[in-house]
Parts: sequence; structure tokens; C-alpha cells
Amino acid sequence: MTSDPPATSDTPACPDRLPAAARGGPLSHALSRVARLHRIAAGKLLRSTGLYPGQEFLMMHLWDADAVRQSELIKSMDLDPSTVTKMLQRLDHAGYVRRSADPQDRRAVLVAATADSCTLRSEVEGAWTELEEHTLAGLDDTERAELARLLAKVEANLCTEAANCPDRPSAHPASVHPAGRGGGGQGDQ
Amino acid sequence: MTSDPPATSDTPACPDRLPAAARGGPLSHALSRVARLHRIAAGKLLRSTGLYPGQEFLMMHLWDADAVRQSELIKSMDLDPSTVTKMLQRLDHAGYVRRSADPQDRRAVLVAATADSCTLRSEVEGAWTELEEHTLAGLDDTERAELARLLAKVEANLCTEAANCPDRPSAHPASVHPAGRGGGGQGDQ
DNA sequence: GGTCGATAATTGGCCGACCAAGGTAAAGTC
DNA sequence: GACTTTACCTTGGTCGGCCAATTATCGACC
Repeated sequence: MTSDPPATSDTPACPDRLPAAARGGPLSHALSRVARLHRIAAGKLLRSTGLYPGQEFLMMHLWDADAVRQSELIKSMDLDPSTVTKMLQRLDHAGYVRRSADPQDRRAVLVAATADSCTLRSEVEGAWTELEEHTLAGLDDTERAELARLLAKVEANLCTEAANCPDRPSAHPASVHPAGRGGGGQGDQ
Repeated sequence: MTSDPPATSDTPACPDRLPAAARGGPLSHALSRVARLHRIAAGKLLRSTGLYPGQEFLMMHLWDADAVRQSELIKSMDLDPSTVTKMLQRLDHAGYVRRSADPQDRRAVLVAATADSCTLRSEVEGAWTELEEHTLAGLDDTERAELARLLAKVEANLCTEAANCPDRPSAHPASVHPAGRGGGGQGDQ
């Protein structure tokens, strides 16, 4: 323990090279915080349905159609395949979803919502509209539209770099440091 | 896409009780998507530093002071204690952070950034400003301000319900179904 | 003094999400 | 036909993040 200075604060461990003004994007911060709060709120609302945030999204895709190819699901939700696989395993086990092999293409999997899951539908949709309402309370239509517009713009910006966006070319060579931390740092414990 | 149906699509598994217009908040959707992309972008930029998204946040808190009580950290980042504990274990093991018992209060833990971590500081801060720039590319000052304003408003909205917000009393009785899914669905697998 | 409630951390379990490999089946090529 | 891509999913690992339950310690109260 450092024998130490009783104290907290001050005595910064490292000198700051950048001017304080340049430090940290307040907007990025805000975005992260809002997103987190939003997720928590969603979780709370979804709780009574037995779904976890993220799953309702998947279910919504399923409720619209009868059976969906998993690859289709992955594409339309734009998630990692492994994420979807695991999610589906859980939902399957919970009885909300059924998977079956596609006779047309034997490596593909067809996914469908079960009848059981239907009882959730209205609840989930209600939760979402409530969430939306709660999120945007106090914003008039103009503000909502503006927020949507700005968010869309930001999304487009971020998409250009992200690997997988609808309609983004990006053979983008740069910026991808190939390696980085392979076996490095905090691997185990 | 969408055209295919040999068997897919149509025949919705459950009838939709809500009018399509009411369904799903487009803004909530957008927010989630943007947040996710933002996180991915952050991850990419942070990658070369060996940090994972979320950790840089913690480190920034540490770089500003010499030693911080863990509880202080938890409060100021507004995260779950267990989250911070695990994060710190990893960062400790990676050598970026050092924990020591607080002599004043033997149940408390003091956390400090190591000298090693200092080499990351400028890199991390650079990454953040780059991220900010990338995120907001194409938005003029007015738009940025507006976005910040709207985000703040949304944050305030979401805070009222979330348990833990700075300066929020919120003994908010309503809407919090106390229990929910205890033994429910997808527990095991 | 001793008891009881609040506080500080930790552990364990769970989920979403990622990446990196791997295995299998379908297209495309020769 | 056989061979080589490519697409589709799984598994295994890691992280951030949450909740629930536990263990120490501190404080306050009696």
C-alpha cells in the first residue's frame, strides 16, 4: 500500500499532454451514457416479459414472418453470427423459438417464433412504445425529427468505417491495425 | 432480398394486435444502432492501445487523480460495483492499475493508475478526439450543439426512471413491476 | 460494552456482443 | 468428374454490463 499520502485526488499520476479543451468528446460520452440508460430502461420494461434487451429485437423480426433463414436474420439485424446463434439457443430453450433445418439448403437453419411467443408480442410492443414515449418525453415533433435526422447522420458516419453496413463500399484499407493485443494483456485471471 | 420465398415470409406466426404505425419506436432503434456502431468504432480505435471500450473511461478517471477510492469511481462512472471490480481486476492484471487497501477505512480500496498506463494516455485521448471527429463529421456547430442538447434531454428523461442518476431523487413509485421473471425462461442450457 | 443497520467489495451467474477458428454443405471452376 | 472457393452455422474464448447474495468493516444507537 504505498505508505502514502492519505489523500485522494491531486498529484496526477501522469502529466496531461493535451490541452484540457481537446480532451474527450463530450458528445461521445453523452452518447454512451444515453445508450446505456436506454438499454437499462428497455431491460426494465422487458423484464416482465422474460426477455432480455436485444432479444425483443430478434423476436420482432420473427413475428413478421413465418420462418426466416438464420442468415437472413443475421443480415437484417446486422449482428455477429455467433451472437445470433447463442441468442437463438437461449430463446429456443426458453420455448420462444424453434429451429429446423432447411430442406432446400442443408447447411441453413430456419427459425420461427413459437405459438407461445405470441403471448409476448403485444406486451413487447407495448413496452417499446412506452420506452419510446419515455425516452422522448418533453420533445416536440420538431425536436424528435431533428434528433432522428442527426442520429441518422451520425450513423452514416460511423458506418463508413464499420465493416458491415448496408450500402457501404469501404474496401477501406487504412486504420485497421491488424494485430494489436493478440495474447497480450488481460487475458486471464 | 426479401423476394425469395420458397417458404419464408408471410403467414405471420401471430396476428399483430397493434396498428403498424404504433409499432416500435424508430428513434429507439436508431439510438441502439448508433450506440452499437459507436462502440465498435471506439473498440477499433482503442484496439492498438490494448484497452477495451469502457476501460478507457475508467482510466480517464484515474489519470486525473492520484488515488481514487473505488466507491468514488463507481459513483462517478455510475456503474454497477461488480462491473468495476471485474474491470479493475483485469486492468490490474494487465498492469495498468494498482489497488491497495485504504488505511483509513479497511473495507475500502484505493485505485491508482500505474506509470505504465501513462504511455496510453495520450493515445487514448487521441483516439477519443478522433472518434468524436469521426462521429460528428459533417455536422456543423449548430447541429452538434443541438444534438448535445437533445441527448441531454433524453438522458434526463431516462434518468428519472433509472435508479441511479446523479441528482435524481426519483422515488418514483410507478411502473416498476417489482418482480418479474424470477425463475423464468432461459436460465440454463 | 454490545447490537444493528448502512457501506465497501467480492464472487458467481447470466446475457449481449465481439473475434477467431473450425466443420459442413453448397456453388463455381477446370 | 474432382477441386477449390464461398456461404452457413457452431464452438470457445473474452469483455462490458447487470442482478443477487456474501463477507468485512464502519458507525450509530442503546
